Amino acid sequence: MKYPFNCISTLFYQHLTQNSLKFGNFYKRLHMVVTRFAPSPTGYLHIGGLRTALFSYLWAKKNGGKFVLRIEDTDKARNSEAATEAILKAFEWLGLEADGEITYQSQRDEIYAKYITQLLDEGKAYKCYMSKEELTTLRETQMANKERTRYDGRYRDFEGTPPEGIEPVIRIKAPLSGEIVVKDGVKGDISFQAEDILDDFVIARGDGSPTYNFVVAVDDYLMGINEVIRGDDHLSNTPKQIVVYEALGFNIPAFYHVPMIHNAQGKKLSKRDGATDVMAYKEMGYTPEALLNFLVRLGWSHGDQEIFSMEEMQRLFDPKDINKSASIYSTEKLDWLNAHYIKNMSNTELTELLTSYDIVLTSHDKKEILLDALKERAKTLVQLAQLIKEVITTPSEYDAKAVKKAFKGNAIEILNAFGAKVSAAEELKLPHDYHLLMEAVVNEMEIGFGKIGNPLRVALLGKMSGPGLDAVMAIIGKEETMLRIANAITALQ
RNA sequence: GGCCCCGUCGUCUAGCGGUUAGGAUCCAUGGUUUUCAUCCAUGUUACAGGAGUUCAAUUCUCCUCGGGGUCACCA
Repeated sequence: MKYPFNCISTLFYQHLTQNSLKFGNFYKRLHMVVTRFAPSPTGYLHIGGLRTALFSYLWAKKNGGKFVLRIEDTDKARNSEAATEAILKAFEWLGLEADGEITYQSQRDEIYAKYITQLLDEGKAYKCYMSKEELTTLRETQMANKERTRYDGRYRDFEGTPPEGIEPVIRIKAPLSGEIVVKDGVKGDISFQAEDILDDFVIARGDGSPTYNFVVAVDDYLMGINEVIRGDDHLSNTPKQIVVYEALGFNIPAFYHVPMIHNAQGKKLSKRDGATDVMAYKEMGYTPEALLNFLVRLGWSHGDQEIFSMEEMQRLFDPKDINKSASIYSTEKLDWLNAHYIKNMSNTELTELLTSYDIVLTSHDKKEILLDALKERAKTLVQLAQLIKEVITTPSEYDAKAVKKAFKGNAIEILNAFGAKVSAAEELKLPHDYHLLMEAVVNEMEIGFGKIGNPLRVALLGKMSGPGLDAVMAIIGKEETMLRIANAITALQ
């Protein structure tokens, strides 16, 4: 036997679908997609949470709907305001903006109380006076008998005098048999047998505070959320929530349970795995574009496409294309993506971003040449900042291996010749100007480019690798170029 | 253990009965470059296993194996 509410909601949905041709606008308004992200503020924003948030955000945007944020702060002992702020800050960094006011569950006690009273009045929930000790005993007995641990319903139809000194919990009357089908947009229809998984679970604790599976259902309904995208660790909670929806006569939303992200050991990604704090990626020099692009491709795909702008994500994302299997968290591709975005970013934007990494180029007259020369060489903004420092700082030491390789034969003589040309030149601005000087030396001394390039590189940068020398010299200017050449000749002669 | 989900290159994935099983990343090699990086080219590597269904299975069904999730007065 199918659980009746599913049938009703399905029929209702079909009815709407059929009439949508005639009443397009009416239908559209009724079906405005509302998604949500509902973290509990127990720590920073997690990479896995961010991905489901991103999916929810994209799906809402694609449909011209709303993406709302709800803070699930009902566990007073574990929550902190700092955590809420950290989550909000991460969203801000990434440019993911929630629609409307943020809902805090801690401020909604009277709403939950109202619905709990309603269920009590309707006989759909009841007070249970079982003590914690009794519960433990019951579980131990069940385990000893190799039975499933479950509440035995002893207060379900209780009418006598309740025991003294017990603050009762409120339990909901869950169906004891039958089938509950979760219609999941990612995994398909999943059916559970009530006797396998259900018992009269607690919806309000002894102190009157409501529990998770109850408030989730109440809030999702009250907030108008009709498309729930969340981690598939919630899949087994869903039947319980359906019980609440049905007891309250609420519409059941569409569910999309997204597979977990696993660590290298194949386990659910947790805070112990390191680098799961979204803001740590900012510290490490990743751009929001790269992180978001990386995450959207973890468990979701659109053909062979790898690069997605925010606009493309919003246009192309569809939860039906979410993968069914878990993916392992490996950041190899993130580096590539980040390099790609840095390479293709405007110098203005880079200048702005670099201020977070102690590089202020705003008034640097050669910042265009500098960034053009360096931005295709960095995987992260931290690296880019480091590369910039290496170019604009006069080298204080010379790499021994590089010296050995570069300063052979008449290297000093060549450097001297080049230094003289720089000194004598009047107009030196562009890389090309310096390039002509190098060319002149090469031609006059009848040597290969490497003969001048290697020692000059060591003189200018202190090592064998780096950007084009003509660009380096244009960036640091004539005086600094001559200084570095003279320094090297003195030190290495 | 019960229940539920999942199983294509190392990793992210395409595939939706007939493909030399594709792309990306990583790695390797070559080219370009005064060097390194970028860029370009080439290459190595995958359908967990076994039965069925079918003219034909990576694709459908079942079983086995493997992995994961979840079983609270936590969310």
